[in-house]
Amino acid sequence: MINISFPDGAVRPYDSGISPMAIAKGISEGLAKKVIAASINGQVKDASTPITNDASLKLLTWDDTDGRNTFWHSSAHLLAEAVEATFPGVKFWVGPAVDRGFYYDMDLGDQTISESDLLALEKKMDELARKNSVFIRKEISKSDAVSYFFEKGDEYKLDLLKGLQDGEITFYTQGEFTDLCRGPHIPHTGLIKAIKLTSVAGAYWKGDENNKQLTRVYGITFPTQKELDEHLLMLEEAKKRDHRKLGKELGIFTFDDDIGPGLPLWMPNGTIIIEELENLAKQTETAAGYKRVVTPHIAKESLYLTSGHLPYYQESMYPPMELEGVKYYLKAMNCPHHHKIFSAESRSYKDLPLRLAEYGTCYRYEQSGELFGLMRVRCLHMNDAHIYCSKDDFAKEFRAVNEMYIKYFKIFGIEKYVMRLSLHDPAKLGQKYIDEPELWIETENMVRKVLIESNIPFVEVPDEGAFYGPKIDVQIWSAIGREFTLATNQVDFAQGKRFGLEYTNKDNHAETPLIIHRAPLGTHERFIGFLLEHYAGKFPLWLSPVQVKLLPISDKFNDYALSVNKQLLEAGIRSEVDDRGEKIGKKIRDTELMKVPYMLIIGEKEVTDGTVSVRRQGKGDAGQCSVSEILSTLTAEISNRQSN
RNA sequence: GCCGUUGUAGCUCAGUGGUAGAGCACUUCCUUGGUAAGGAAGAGGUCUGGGGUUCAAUUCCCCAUAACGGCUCCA
Repeated sequence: MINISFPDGAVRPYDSGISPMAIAKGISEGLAKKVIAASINGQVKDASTPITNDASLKLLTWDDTDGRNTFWHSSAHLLAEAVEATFPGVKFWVGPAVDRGFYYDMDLGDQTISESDLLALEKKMDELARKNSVFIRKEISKSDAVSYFFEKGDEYKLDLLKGLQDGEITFYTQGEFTDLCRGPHIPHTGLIKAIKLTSVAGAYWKGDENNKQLTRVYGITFPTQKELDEHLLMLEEAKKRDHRKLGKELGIFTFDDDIGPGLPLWMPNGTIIIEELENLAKQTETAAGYKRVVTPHIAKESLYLTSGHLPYYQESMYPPMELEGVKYYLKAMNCPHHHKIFSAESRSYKDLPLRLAEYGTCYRYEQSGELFGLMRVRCLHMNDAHIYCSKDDFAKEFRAVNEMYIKYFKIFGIEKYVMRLSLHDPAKLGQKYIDEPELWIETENMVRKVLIESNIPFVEVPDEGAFYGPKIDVQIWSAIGREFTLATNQVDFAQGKRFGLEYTNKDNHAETPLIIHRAPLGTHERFIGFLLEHYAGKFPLWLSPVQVKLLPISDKFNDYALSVNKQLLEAGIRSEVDDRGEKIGKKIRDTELMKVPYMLIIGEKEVTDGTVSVRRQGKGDAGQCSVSEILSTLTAEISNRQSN
């Protein structure tokens, strides 16, 4: 007999060799039907695994992340089975579960799968699933495994086998399909009730762009059709929030073939948002002791040789223009320009920390395939600043910057983000990273300490640092689930030296300052793209391009509406009159769709009483009030930068 | 940059080997209407660009370009 302990703390005796599935059946048939896999002593295993020692057991169902991942991984095998039946001779690489679903990478030789084939594959998968094929696990010797795939002519699996030891190799077979796989898998294919193949794409073998490109088919599956329908509905909803769609509908930005890819045109409504964000930044930075500067969009090659950017990042810069034998580059970053402002005057420790801020315009030649709405562009406006400080001041300055981040995130109600401490990889010193091993360790420790002391949750990732130092990136997700760095806060112990930046310390010696690069609001492009999705286009009043729309019931009341409008405009409120010859229902509908926060309706009653009728976007009629009342409501809400 | 898909009116999209259509938006007129779409008329397109096949190409083929879905990249 062995003792099995359950998540609720219960411990029960069972015969040695019993499987989690058998245990589930002992509890209830209903549970057994739902069991996908089992976590035995914290390890995810097949539900059929015999347990021979005392163990802790958690039966995994669709409701567990590990359960879902197993379900999707098995679905990838089912996809492979369907593909093999449809495209003979196909060779498979790997087919893991991902955040939402799964994929399988394959080499189809001369054949291609197009999106129109996906429906047929779905049908085939469905047909195979309904056979309730059991996933059979088999331990196999390395030599047998090699000869199996050698005969099949599958060099990809042979490559996988190279990295595996005898004794740890297992095959899984369901129906006609056998795969090299460590598992675990769901009990049988019949659990997969709803299947959707979402897309087909190219993917480099082993993620290396020098390797052959394989075909990747993405899909998602569910235990019930209802859940698939809900998932598809959710995707539809996400699409409505997509900043590319909203940006067009709300007149925020546009792209034009004659301007160029990745070069957004900011329309009047978008420009208002830009200006409001800049006002916020200026106000916040001035209060925090920053000084504003302005620098040109281009600079000579020599500047980027000094900074060290050119050898590292030339490919990401627009090619130079040559004038009188001198090469000029469009700036891809503002830091070298700011360093030159630092060095333009002699500096004393009394001048530090010196904080230079600029909403700098940068141009980056991003790869064409990477451009993505406003989130990844080639012309960007960075909420940039560089803080030059002594080592002693570093922690205080770095903490103040982090506090500014948090303050901003509170204003915008940003809750879903991850702070990522990006470190260097010692193996890449001198290539990807400045070759200063001790300084790396020292500054990384300084940053980590600040984060811990400020109680900011963060994750550490190796090999993500800037070439001049470690950084903190704030990661966010777009409506369609793509991850982006929204903002960044970087330490730089290299450029000060490269630019020969110096200040005179108390002992009358020259010292090189540490530099903090920071951009809490990221770039206008990415930040506004993010805000569009974050607010689903319903900006808070202070950011709304149009804050108030006056809606006269008929043109008889246009004059009164215009006079109210004048008062609002004079109070600095962005207000417009809808004087079209439309009915009030139509005017309200159009204004609602444009997501204008306040509608003021004006008819006979209002003109007589000298009032307006207030309607808040999405909330309906809020009753009558006087013009002075609504004025003070609006101005208060705007100046507080109140969120909705 | 690579693989795949797509490109028709300002927007969303039908459609066809014989030079094009809907809804919304726009203009004008009628309607003067009280909290999410009143009615009528009109204007608007080198069917992304360039080549090819064909008596004839928006439609079929090739190239370019842009967007989209991924991969790779991301100071």
